[in-house]
Amino acid sequence: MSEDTTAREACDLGWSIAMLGRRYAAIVDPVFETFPRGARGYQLLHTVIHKRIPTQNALADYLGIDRTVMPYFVDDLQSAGFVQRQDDPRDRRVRTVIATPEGITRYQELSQQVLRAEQAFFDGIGDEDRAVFVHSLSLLARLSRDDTSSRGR
Amino acid sequence: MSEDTTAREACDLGWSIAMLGRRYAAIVDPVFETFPRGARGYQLLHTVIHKRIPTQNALADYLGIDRTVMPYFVDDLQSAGFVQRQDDPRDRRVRTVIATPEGITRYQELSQQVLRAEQAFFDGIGDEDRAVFVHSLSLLARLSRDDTSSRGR
DNA sequence: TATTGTTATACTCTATAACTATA
DNA sequence: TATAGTTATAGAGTATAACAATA
Repeated sequence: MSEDTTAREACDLGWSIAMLGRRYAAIVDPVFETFPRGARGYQLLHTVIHKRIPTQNALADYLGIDRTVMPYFVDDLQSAGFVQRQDDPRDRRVRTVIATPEGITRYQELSQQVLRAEQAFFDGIGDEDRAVFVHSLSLLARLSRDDTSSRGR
Repeated sequence: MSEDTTAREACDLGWSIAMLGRRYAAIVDPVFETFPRGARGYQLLHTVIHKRIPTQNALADYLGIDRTVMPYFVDDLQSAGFVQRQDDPRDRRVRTVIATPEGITRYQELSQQVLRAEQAFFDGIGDEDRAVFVHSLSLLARLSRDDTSSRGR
């Protein structure tokens, strides 16, 4: 086996990952055109609906955005009527972000459009390859939580 | 986990892709700490070594960076002695970016470190799943070219 | 007129520092 | 002292507009 081939694959992986993200955004982002904070705002709404993450800091960590920009996201989604802050009686510093019924309805509409857009995104590879890809992708993405904390250097 | 997953998977895919990119950057980017323009600069060097892309505009398009920032990339890599601009006698507007011997040497050093870092990135999934994943990833990433530009290859 | 390369400018997104109120 | 939330500011990265040289 030649070293040249392996070395070539090294950077193509970085390029492929960057391209994948750009292509996904190019196809799916139009769905979020009228939604506050675009794709990130939608992901925030998705998260507060499906996961139970009590604090805004933990939410920011999960979504990979800085703690200091989280208030702006919550403000915008709250102004639009999709989420609201809920005081935690057990810890009065905490304001848990929860979705409003309006937010849930809007989310359900958007998620349908996202699904359609994602079918276009996967147009070009077979259903079986797609399933295997999504499985490995999900696995590799979820590793990051364990990685960033323990496997630093 | 198998019932109501259609709507849920919709956003998790976007989250997973974003997370994948962040995790890859977190693990691999330290390699490029001392390299001009970091990972993007390395990808530029990789591209001019392995592909023959004549114009800086086409290079910018391939790397997914704006054409107006390309001169800064080339300037920095040229100052470091890794690339140089080569006049094209057939079209005197064009200055093709080519790697210097110094640049090729530096690239070979870096690509070895990238390979090691990428092994850590894939630590957690099997070799077979990795191969399938990289294949589909590469395929999906390359689709974008056919999408944005009308000509197929 | 269109394109290549380039520069200057403006804009967006993100990170840094500091403050408050709670624990 | 440490943490949750917030705000203001500075920085990095990106896009917009315009230019000279060439096709």
